[in-house]
Amino acid sequence: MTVKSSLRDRRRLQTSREIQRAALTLALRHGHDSVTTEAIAAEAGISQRTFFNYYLNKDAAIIGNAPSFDDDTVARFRESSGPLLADLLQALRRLLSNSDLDRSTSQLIDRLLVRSPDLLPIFYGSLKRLRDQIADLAVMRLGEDARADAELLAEAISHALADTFRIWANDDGMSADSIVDIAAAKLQVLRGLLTPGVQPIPAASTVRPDTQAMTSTAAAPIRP
Amino acid sequence: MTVKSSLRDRRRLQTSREIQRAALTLALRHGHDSVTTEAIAAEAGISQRTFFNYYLNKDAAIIGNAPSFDDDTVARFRESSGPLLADLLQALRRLLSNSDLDRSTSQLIDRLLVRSPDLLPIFYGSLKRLRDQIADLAVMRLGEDARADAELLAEAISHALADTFRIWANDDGMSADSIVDIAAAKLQVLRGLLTPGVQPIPAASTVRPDTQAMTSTAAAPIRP
DNA sequence: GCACATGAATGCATAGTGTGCAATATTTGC
DNA sequence: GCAAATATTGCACACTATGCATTCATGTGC
Repeated sequence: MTVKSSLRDRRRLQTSREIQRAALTLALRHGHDSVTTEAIAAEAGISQRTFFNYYLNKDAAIIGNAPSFDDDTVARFRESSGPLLADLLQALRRLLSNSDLDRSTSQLIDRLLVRSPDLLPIFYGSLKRLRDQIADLAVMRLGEDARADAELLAEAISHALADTFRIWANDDGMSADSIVDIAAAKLQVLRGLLTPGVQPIPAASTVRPDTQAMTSTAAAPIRP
Repeated sequence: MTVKSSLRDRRRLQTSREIQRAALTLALRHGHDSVTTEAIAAEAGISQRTFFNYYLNKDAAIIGNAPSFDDDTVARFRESSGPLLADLLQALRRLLSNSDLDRSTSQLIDRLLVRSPDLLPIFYGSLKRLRDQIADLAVMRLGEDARADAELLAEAISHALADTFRIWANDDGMSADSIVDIAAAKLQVLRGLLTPGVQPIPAASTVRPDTQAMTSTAAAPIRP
């Protein structure tokens, strides 16, 4: 149960990646709708039946398996007493450093998302598992009564993370470590947008404010 | 193009609702997975082929068609110069007052979501159209460069709205007008959770802060 | 009224999805 | 090596979803 077999598991991981690669290349070449599970299986060198042993459906094969928190990370979070958001982000940092991200595969995913925007909901939806885990962590702090709030927070965090993931996939100079930081910055932009009374039309001069200023950093000043 | 036919359109709307009702009752009675499109069609008194003329798939029939902004509302938003969030909420208020919500159907949806939580992603996903429209409105203010931020904001707003919608469905005393207000309050809770350094461990006494205080209202005080 | 265009409902055929089951092959623990 | 556990595969089958042709209802112009 702890350190399970080896050859078997390595094989399993490898074929699951081969299937994903086959699904991605075929979808990019012929369009997502025109690719059948049979074609993916053939490309990956397995039977169609085996395809469904690895992935529940075609979309899951394209997106691949999102990572999830390990028990150690959860334990650390539980014991920490820092600010909620900071602790959540720290847990995500650990998550990302554990999972070895494959930039080339991520690039393929990103390109496919550009080509077939109908897949975007599926892409964000693929983070359901991670989103639920984040919500569970938040509930530990906020209490079960606040589950709806925790889920809303988790949704925002995972969305920001997914966006940043796509940026990372296309920026070779960007380290995986910085993914969480950029996502955190995006969340601060969101916080600014949620601040009531913001977007002040400057009394001074031009009507159109510098849009960059809205997005580049956290929030406009708050009127108490 | 303005006030189109009548008998035809009323019929169309009616059968589309009959189909939804059939889908919901059958799913609640026998479980979502056990219900076939053929059974839904039979229950609604139409052929299976006609079912697919009304809804793209089984899930769409269950959730029904989400409302979307009319041109007038969009125009008003464009001309307004208030704070972004306030204007978006105002547009949503108009949206909800135009669309006649059916509480009994909403109740069925909510009960089904409790019984089959696997439908939750589909439920939130069904707001894609509305979410995209909200994002488009936000982009008008923030500029095309900030589309990602606008979409993140739109996601949060539509999520909060969907949650509130479920509350409204189960609270006969709650008016449809207040949906947007409650959702706005939820967004302020989110803003509080996104505020860095929050969840202050009170220097005074016990380690465990009152969790209610975190969720009941907007945000903890901010340290500038 | 009547003829015609338009849109809706249906049956049929068909491609593709996804699952259960049983047979077979492979890996692992011993 | 050998037996147990696990993976792969083929096959059958139920269901989803779409295209196409036909029939029927509805709305429109004259």
